[in-house]
Amino acid sequence: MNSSYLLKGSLQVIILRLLEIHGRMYGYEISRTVKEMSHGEFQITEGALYPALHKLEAGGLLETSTELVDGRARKYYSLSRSGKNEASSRVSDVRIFLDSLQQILNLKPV
Amino acid sequence: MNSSYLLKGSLQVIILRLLEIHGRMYGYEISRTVKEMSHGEFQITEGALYPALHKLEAGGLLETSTELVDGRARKYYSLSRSGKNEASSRVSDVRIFLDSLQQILNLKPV
DNA sequence: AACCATACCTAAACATCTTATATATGTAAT
DNA sequence: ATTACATATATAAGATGTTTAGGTATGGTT
Repeated sequence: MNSSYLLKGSLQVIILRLLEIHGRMYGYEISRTVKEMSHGEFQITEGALYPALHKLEAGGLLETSTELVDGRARKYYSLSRSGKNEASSRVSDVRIFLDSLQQILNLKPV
Repeated sequence: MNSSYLLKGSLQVIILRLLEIHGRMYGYEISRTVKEMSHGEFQITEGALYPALHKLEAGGLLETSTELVDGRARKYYSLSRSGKNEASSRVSDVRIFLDSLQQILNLKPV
């Protein structure tokens, strides 16, 4: 069983949170960052990442600007105004969820 | 946006962990327990719960026994031998995942 | 009789992921 | 030169796991 199946539903929040902190990131950078932060445990697949970014952008939460860096095109994403609100809202939701989940995981035998 | 979408992928682990602790539970009891433990924040829908239980059973991780209690049929689930191994394995996976996710969520602004 | 809690179940629609494939540039090794 | 790998983006088919909405049935309360 691949641990990455756990990413389901949390990828958007991860993106929103990273942009909340870093201000501006491009797709490849996001996937590298998550991999490094998880010590290589989690690799966001491209097939999940790019559609997620596009959906967030289509929903008006992200804004983009494309730049040419060292001969390669980069598409930078940043939070829109509504994206900033949504980010803090969803991060709160995840925290509540994680608290409950960890409470279950940390249950002591009866 | 409903917070319950976050349950994706973690429902099976929740079930396995609860059974690991309680030994024996029936579906309705599992949904009540999660709701109480989350202070009403998370309601596992029946349309997610029962298919998840059936899949775990079909995979040989759960065993069942049906009992009639107060005139109503209850289907009790418990971990099989392989279910116990799988439970501890998946719980470890989730902990690793949660560590990474919380590390991202708890990032301090730069 | 109506309503709610208990207790199980399933199917259609939807969202999100994996896997596979595609395109293109820069750099390092053979 | 050409192979290989990292960088960088994108899409499509298929699998998976939800939500939503419905169904059946019993027991207790109003």
